[in-house]
Amino acid sequence: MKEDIINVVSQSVEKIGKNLDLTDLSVEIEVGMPKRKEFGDFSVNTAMLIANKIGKKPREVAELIIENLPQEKDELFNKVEIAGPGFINFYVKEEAIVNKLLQIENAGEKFGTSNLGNGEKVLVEFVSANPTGFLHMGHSRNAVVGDTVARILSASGYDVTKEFYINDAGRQMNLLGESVLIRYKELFGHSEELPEDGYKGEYVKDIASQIKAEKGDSLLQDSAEQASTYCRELAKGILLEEIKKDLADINVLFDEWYSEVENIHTVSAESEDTKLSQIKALLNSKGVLEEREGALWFKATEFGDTQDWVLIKSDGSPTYFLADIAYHLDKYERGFDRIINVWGADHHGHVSRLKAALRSIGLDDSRFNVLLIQFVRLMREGKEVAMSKRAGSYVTLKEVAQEVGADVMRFFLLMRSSESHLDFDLDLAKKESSENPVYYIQYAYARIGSIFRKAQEEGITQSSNNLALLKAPEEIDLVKKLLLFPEVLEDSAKSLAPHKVAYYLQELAAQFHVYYNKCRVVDENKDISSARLYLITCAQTVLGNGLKLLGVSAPERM
RNA sequence: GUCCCCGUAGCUCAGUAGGAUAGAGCGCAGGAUUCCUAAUCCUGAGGCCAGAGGUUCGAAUCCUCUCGGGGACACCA
Repeated sequence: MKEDIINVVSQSVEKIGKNLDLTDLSVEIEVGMPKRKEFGDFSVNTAMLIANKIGKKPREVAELIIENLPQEKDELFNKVEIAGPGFINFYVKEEAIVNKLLQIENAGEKFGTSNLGNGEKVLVEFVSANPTGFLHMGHSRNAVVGDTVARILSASGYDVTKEFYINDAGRQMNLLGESVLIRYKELFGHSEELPEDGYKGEYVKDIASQIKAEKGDSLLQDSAEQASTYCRELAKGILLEEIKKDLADINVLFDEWYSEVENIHTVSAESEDTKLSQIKALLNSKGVLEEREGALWFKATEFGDTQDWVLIKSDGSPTYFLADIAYHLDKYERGFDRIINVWGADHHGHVSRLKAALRSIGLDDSRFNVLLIQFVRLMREGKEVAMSKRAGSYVTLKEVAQEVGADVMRFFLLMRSSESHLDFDLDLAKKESSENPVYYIQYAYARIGSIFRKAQEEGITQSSNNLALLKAPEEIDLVKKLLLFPEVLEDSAKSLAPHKVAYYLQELAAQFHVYYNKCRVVDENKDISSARLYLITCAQTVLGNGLKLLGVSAPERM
């Protein structure tokens, strides 16, 4: 629809330019959709933008533009008029709008998709929790947003890979191993205090019990290091499986599980050096390292960051930042055109240092984007659900998913802009009523299914032969809303903002419900009925496509 | 102290590469069903877009400052 407006207006402007002998009249035609019906279906502010160049008042320029519109305007518009300071408002013919339904029907599941990404390879890395415990609510927002961004980019013509970076190296993992070992020893009556920042959750005891069941007391004979390593590796395997399962239960699936230990800290087949020592050498060759106080520093300040950072600690062990640089170099080397990381907002300070590091080794950091996700507060009965990570008592992803279901879980985590804090209202999430926006949308989809079943009983089938009969304001509004979907999807892809799709679906569902209450689809007049069935087929297609993008199911009946 | 996010209706939030009289859901007060699912719809009340300056034809949106809420500023991850 908008393309039609752009098309006729630019033709007009071009003609004016020619007539007045103005060469640089080129201007981007911005098509707006007025909020108020009196201002028509579409409006254009072009006259105000080029008034200066022409040397006339905006309203006079608008007059000129209208005079020079091409002939086809008569087929498209009921009227075109000037308003306000110089807007041109277009009132589109109902028939021209309704005929666009054919595009939706033809495209079907593809309606809304685009080639915005032009096949570019994108890596979306998200969740990337270290496997030392279960995923909690914070992870769940990261998971759902990351997954949905990936779906939206796929639908927009990008070649997307979803990756989970398994943070399985370093101190945290060793602590996990030690914690499990202590619980294991407890089972044999050896009492020992957990370290200060050890893992206190019940699952640590469960894993210890499992080891006892499998290995008996044999670990007690091993050296502390051997035993702890065994515990660590076993716990890692178990927890990773739990993480995968929890994510799969909310429809989050990954293409790659990238282990830090295996890929960054281990010598690979094609090289005799680890990626970790390679990156160190590379940074060194760029002259961006410096030894100070027994540690090795990256001079990030030379690349615009506010401070320098340690890469190798004075005890000789690498920081995770060094591994992170190696990991991100690897992302570039794997040939991704765009690299998107989804991080919790508490990591925002790491963005500038990683970008600095990428620049220091000659990589284009504009291809690297970090999506920062703000925190989730779980609310029950109007109060925040207390979480204490220290005591090991936090609400897990699994608990909430089981309580409210995957559909509600996903939608609630998607319905706010990622950069806003999100209150997750458990009471609302469990309500099976109109208050719950998930059901509101799904109900619209199911209602359409119900109409089809009725139509089948009556022996009426849809047809595009009588679309001109669709002229009630409610149905025109519905069509217009449907036609907006590709634009919403594109906008959402450009801004990496899934909530825009969620909002759109609520508006679309609302428009459908209005229509349903106003216009009877299965009616005596078979011609109208067939046209209306055609319309609601399109509505169901768009609702379905949108829900699929969000990873939410679309039920045939409720 | 430096940096990031936020401040819009009673509540939760959209709207921010500047557009016309600022939106939705919930909550509140009323109303609609002999007919495709009332998990729906309709009507109404409710606003100094935190505040103050600035930029211009035009600002919730851009710039500066102030105030308030959250977060980050490790030889942790």
